[in-house]
Amino acid sequence: MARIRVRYAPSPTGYLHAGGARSCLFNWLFARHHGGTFILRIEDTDRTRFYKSSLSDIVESLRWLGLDWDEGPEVGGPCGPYFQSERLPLYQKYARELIASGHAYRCYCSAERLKSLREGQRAATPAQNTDAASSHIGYDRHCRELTASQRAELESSGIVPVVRLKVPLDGQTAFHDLIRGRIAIQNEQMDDFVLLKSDGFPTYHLANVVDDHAMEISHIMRADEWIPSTPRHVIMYNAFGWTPPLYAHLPVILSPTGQGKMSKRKLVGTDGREYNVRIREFRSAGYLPEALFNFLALVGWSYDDKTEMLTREQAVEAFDLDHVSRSPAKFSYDKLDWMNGMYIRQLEVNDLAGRLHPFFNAAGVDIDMETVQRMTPLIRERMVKLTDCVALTDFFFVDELHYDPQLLIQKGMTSDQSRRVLSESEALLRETEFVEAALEPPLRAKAEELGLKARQFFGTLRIAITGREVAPPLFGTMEILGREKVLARIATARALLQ
RNA sequence: GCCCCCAUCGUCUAGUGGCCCAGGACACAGCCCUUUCAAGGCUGCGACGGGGAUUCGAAUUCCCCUGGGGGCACCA
Repeated sequence: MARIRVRYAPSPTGYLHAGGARSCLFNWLFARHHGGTFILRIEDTDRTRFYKSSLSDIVESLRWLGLDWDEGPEVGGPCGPYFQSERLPLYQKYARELIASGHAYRCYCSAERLKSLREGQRAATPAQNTDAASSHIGYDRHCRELTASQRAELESSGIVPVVRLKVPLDGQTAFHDLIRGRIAIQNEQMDDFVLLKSDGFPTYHLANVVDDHAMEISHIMRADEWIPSTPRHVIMYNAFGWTPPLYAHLPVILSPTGQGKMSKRKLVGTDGREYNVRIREFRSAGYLPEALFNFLALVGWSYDDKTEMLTREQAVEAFDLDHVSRSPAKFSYDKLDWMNGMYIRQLEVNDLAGRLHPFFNAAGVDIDMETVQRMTPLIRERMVKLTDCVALTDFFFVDELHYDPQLLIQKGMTSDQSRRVLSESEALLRETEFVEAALEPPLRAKAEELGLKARQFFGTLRIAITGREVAPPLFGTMEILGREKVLARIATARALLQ
């Protein structure tokens, strides 16, 4: 096999979403695995849908995921420019070439005519669909055989034509897909699609073929939804006399809500649950890039019968097309959550604390790095997403706790017992060194002395100190809060029990 | 409507003719551990869509049906 050169070619019409990121990831993995070149190309040929901020979003999101490109925007390369809008003369040249060689023609049909043509075809019922009607799919080839004088007349009337490909009227076009085998379609199923628009911009079909050839792309890995247009591209390669790249169509990602493929917009399930779709949303929702990377690598590809957690390096090492699935896959948010928790737990305390800090700030919690580092071990095993750190530690930052005093009286306890727990603890805590390890033995002994179960004794203390039934480990929490605050909160609790 | 693709537990998947009365993971349930919650450990629940054919033997090959998905723009 020649040099491996693959590309991810998004169009800047929106933010980078999970499906696009997955396609990009597979190309990146493939390139890195084979020591090939990974190219980022921007397909900005649709001026009407161009969305200014999407380019920076795509670039930032890919960088965040760690998907770096060898050629493309910001890094350049020998096959640039990597923005199709800057390559217009090239497409126009090749369109003219196709016209000259008899493989394409100029079409002068108005948008109105095409529109009514489509509507007429859609309205036709199967019964009405005579041979004459059904033999035409899409454009009716009205301009395919215009004479020179007809063309001259239309030209002089000021109509700016588009260029359409002359698709063979019969026969079939086939290609070999690396993960699906041979795929063939009858040529009569294809219409004479547009190559060059009247504004001088190419359509996806032309630009894609011209650029993949010019950039010496060896493999095209893209979503399954492109299968129907692949034969069109093959016809073009043939018309140019070029050899098409190798194709591998990836399974699409299905929406977790159960209908259709995953869209680019935010999804809301029937139960009201909201699903992130854009990479930037996963980021701000507190997902780790390494977790999302790992997860995305496994949607549509598998390593073996048991491995779920893969480092970036292992994924590069192991990636192959043989284990790319053919069937579409639903995006499992539950599994992503689980995986994100796994990755969070694997992080070193200081690393995790560093990632948590901005989330505290974003939530309006004024906290210094040292405190974050002290809290991190307490909450590391309790987080699914980085954003969870705020809710997990909110009781640290309030001046006053609000809770039902009844909670101080744990199951099976009397109010007298609860009062004793608080008063005895208060006395004890005045003289105990306020570090986690030193706090535990005397308190535990006190619980036993009072004839209380640990869950009762510490349950009462937990409510008094954190105001919550569910909280991080008590002794570590007390150490961070400090003697003064802990004693004050216990005093408050005692007052509540009077 | 026409064309194309796909089909193993609820979900993601392993499986490339005998190793499979189908393995792993998420989710779910139970138990253990335990100062709560988590985390962790153990156990359980749970699938080859249907019908034909090929074969000594089929989840694995072929055909039909059904179901799901995608495409049919001067969008990508």
